[in-house]
Amino acid sequence: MASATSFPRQQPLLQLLQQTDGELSAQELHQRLRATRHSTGLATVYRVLKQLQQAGLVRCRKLPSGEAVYAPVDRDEHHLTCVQCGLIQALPLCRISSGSLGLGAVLLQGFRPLFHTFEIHGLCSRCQQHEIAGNE
Amino acid sequence: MASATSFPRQQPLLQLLQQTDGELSAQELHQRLRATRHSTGLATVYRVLKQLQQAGLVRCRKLPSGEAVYAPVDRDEHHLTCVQCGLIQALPLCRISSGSLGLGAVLLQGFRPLFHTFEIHGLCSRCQQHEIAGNE
DNA sequence: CCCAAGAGTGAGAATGGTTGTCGTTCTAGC
DNA sequence: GCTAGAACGACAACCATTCTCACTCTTGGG
Repeated sequence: MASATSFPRQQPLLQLLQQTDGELSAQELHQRLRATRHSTGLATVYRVLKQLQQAGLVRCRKLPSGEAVYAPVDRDEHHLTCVQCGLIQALPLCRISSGSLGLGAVLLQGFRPLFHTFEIHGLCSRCQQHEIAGNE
Repeated sequence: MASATSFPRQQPLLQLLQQTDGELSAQELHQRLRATRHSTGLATVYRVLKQLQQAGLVRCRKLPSGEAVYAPVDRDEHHLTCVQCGLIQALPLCRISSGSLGLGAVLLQGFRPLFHTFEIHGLCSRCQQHEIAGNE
């Protein structure tokens, strides 16, 4: 029978994420695994990412472009995203814990949190300047 | 020349969002506008949504399914999302202000925030039960 | 050792939200 | 009315993701 250890693709993929600075999309993971001896089909990359996410090992967020990027859960990094040009800046110093938000068991109602995403959307300084220039 | 008021589609779309409880996807907005006298092409719905977002009037977030949903910026609602079944519960009581997170001008570095998204991903109570049942 | 059953996998097709294209319509200024 | 430029709509194109299905690999029993 298939036990919890019968997913031989999980380990290499997780390691790759841990070794990489920043977030990787499924497509990028697929490309990079290809270059190693752990080459994996794209469908399986998506399958394994879902498993890892449900296991609470990997976090995921959607870029405005529509693609999803993944990182280990313990990396608690958030971002500024420009709604005009799509520029993304990291907010490395910002840490939120579910506890600090006053989210007690009452509010969560049986929901077991695995990870959170926090993103600020706005205009980067460059786009603000263009905006001013455009209006004059 | 085109002034700021030369976007006659903005007003009906914004009103529709304000009148609606919850978030609407671009496709839903397109459908609903169709039923009114403000029928609008799908491409224009997307164009106007981008304008409203850049103007700081509308917020946007991506569902795990990949579709984007929109709401007025002043509606500061956040969500619990189940990574297994996709169930979404609102967290109506949770309010975050950029100020309360200690995000001063230093961290923002010229970035002008328009809105933020905060989502908690995890397992809903039903999927937790299924998980336990499945492992035995 | 061989066989059968079930899970895992990969290649490619299918899906579907979003964006791009391009000809048409509308508006403002003359 | 006429023209230029912006806005618009229908439809095609795009692309990340999911689905399908045949194949392989592992495991356990005979």
